[in-house]
Amino acid sequence: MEVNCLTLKDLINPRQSRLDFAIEDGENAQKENIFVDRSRMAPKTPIKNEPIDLSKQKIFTPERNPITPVKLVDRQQAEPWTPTANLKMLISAASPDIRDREKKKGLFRPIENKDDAFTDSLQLDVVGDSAVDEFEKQRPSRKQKSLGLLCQKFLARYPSYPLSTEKTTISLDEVAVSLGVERRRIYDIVNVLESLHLVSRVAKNQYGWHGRHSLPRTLRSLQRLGEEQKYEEQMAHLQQKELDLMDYKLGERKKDSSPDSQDPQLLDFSEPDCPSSSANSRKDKSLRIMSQKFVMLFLVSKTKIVTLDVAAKVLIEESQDAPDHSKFKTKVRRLYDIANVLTSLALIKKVHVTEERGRKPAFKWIGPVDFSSSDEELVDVSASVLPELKRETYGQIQVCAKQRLARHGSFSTVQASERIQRKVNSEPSSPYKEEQGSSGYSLEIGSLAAVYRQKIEDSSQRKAFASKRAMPPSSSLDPAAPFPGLSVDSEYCANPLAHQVFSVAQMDLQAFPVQNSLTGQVGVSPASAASDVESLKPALLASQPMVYVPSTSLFMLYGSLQEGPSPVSERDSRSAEVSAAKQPSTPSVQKRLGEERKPQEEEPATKRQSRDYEDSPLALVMPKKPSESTDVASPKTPGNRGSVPLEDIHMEAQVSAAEEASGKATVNCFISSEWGNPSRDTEIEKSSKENESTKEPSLLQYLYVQSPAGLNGFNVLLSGSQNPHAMGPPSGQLPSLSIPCMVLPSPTLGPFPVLYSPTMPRPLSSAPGALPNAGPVNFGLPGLGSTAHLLIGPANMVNPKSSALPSADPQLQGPCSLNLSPEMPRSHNIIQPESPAYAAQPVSVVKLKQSPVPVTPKSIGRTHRETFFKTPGSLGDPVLRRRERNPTRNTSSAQRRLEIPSSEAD
DNA sequence: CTCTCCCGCCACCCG
DNA sequence: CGGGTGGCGGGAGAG
Repeated sequence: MEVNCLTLKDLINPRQSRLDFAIEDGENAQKENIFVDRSRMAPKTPIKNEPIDLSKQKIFTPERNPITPVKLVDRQQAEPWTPTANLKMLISAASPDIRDREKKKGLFRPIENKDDAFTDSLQLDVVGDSAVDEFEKQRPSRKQKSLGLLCQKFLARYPSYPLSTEKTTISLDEVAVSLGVERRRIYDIVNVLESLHLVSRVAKNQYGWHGRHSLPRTLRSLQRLGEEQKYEEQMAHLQQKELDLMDYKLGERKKDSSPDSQDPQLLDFSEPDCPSSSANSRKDKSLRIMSQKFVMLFLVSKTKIVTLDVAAKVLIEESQDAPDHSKFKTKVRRLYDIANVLTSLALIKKVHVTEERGRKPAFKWIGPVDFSSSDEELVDVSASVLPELKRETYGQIQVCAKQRLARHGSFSTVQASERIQRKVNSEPSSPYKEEQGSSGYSLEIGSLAAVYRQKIEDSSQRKAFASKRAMPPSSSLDPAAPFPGLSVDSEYCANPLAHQVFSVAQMDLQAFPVQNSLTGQVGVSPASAASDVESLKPALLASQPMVYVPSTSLFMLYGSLQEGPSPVSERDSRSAEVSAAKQPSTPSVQKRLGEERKPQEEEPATKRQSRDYEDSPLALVMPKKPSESTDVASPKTPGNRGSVPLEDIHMEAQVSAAEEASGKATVNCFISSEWGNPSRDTEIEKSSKENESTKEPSLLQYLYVQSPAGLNGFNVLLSGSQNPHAMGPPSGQLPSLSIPCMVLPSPTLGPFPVLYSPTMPRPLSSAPGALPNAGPVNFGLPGLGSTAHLLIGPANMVNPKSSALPSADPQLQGPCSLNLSPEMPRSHNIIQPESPAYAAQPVSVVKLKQSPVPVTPKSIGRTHRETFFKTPGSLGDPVLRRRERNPTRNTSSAQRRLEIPSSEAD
């Protein structure tokens, strides 16, 4: 499955494919869809998209059309046939078929075949097999079509933190086509994003992409407004009352501030880049306003959990609409739309609040909570970066936020830190109620952030950050270095990485939420949370009792602390640093390995440069190397890779590395599946680690992968150990390090490791040597049981051929991600029945577990080192290889083409 | 059944 | 007036 998915996506659009992957993963985060999606998503998604596109474009050829689902056909239009188009068409058509077959067969190979078939005989496949079935299958899923998924894809296209100087324009048409959806859908996404100032309208059909730089500011502003409007009170009243749809009595509560109008204003002020935004348009932008209000509700809420009914009521009241059921219903629909987008942004996740009446759908805020504290710097930075921004505004905001915090009695950093530790040490599974949990959760996060922050400050890194940040991240990725510190507040810490690749990674970073999400989940839904937590623990520390792994940083800490014994003795000395480093590392990771160096230490920009691109994808992964981890940064050069395991890992993960594949060190990452089965995971991981680690058990590292926005909280801990055997010469350098990695998978992450950058290939190549170790990475999913391991090896690595062309890379990447995602679906079920959202994130991991991937467990992975990706489904390898082999031939070329057009837009 | 929420009709604007 | 926008709600997939 996975493979197919990858393939398809790849074919379609390298970038997109990448994105899709990530997105898919991310989708998990979203509701139900997420789960479902993954399983199907990978395959379907591509298909869908393409078909859709085709229809729109009309590129479709009659021949293929038959294959494709009806809809597609129907819509097909008349686009001129271009090879690319054809490829897309084929792919889309074929992919489903392939999938179906695979399913039927249950083998991965089918997938491979698919690829091949795809390339060569897509049509044949279609024709041969029950095309009909395939078609039908292909179509499916609404989930695939979900706005959340779509949004993730959309987001994947752009860097979370674009350089200030860069301005990316978004062509709605282009996006719609590339994503294979109707423009109308894009409007929904863009409107919500606009409400948060992630984009602004520039002109007809054109939006400017701002990224998340100003998000903190925007959130602060919204928070302030929400406070002004006393949303909290309103919500409280509503809740108290009963949120009956019909009861809208709130009028009272709503209170004074009713200023709907203001909301729009909010948007305006924050808009840095695009002035036009405010002007936008017409109407009200109701969706925009609703979105802002919705966000305000979260920001104002102490629990950070908002039930849809309450939100709908509040909105209705404000709008002064006559409260009627139909309206309520409509509002709820819109809220879902908004929530999907916000979920994709990893700002919220779905939870269920159990009230007297029963369970209610709700969303929990997993985004940054405490902007005020950390913001100052950020703000400044943003200001510097975005001149347009009005400092005044945020100055006020900050004040407000601070006040607000004070009011709420936010924990002091110390407290927070203490708390966190306590939790860690103590019990993860405290039975939090949703609300409680949530509140606690958020606090934790904040505390963590604070802690990190402090550390950072101590190190003075912060300043560096600030300065850097302040600086336009111009070209250098430098910021990356600083970022680590930022990690705490991660979001803001934008990575200046402008790379598209990064975009994904960045998203992940942003995933900051991931942590939150994790935690949040815990807090939020007991069941889900608990499961999650448990799963996580094992994953993180086999034996260790990790409770909540709120943030990557935490993970890092954890690792250091607990791991200390085993892995770190060496590190210990550094441990101190580690703690500090952790943060950095995490962030850095996010950013990307290379840069990683400690922010403080160095920052040789140079390093970053080369790696950045590549790393970006990797950014997701955070290795916690013992010594190295700390130092990771230092050895930035690719060549040094050895020195920098992290990078390697990243590299591998990225698959991009694949190109470089030459390297071989395979890194085995066990995905602690987390959510799924904790116990197993731990064991497995351990075992795996040991196995692999045998090399160097002492050096346990955790790779922390932040989940992409889409993933939301989904973090995967990969305990990755590098396999000696796998390791190539270069790896040799690193080899010594066995790194147990905790991967916090996020949708995006999934992809990352695998393939990261279609675009980046070269850079990678440059680093190839360094990357070598990047051999295939196995991800063992403990939860899954034996679980197949996912090898995220760079296909490249596996196959020298892979070196293959860039085209191949993209594909590879695609597959990788795909693999993950596909698996997800199944697993998700197991893992988290309750919280869809939550599940979604973790899903990928979970799936892996379950996924009956034939792939052997870790052992296999090693053996195969080749790059398999064996995701649960074990798709990877074959596919990748194929791709590599015939990259050109197949889709790769096509994909690329596609990519260019679509993604390139940037 | 309920929860989600896709889909796309069709009204609003803007140029 | 045509086209970009996007409100809106029917209706269906998923659970």
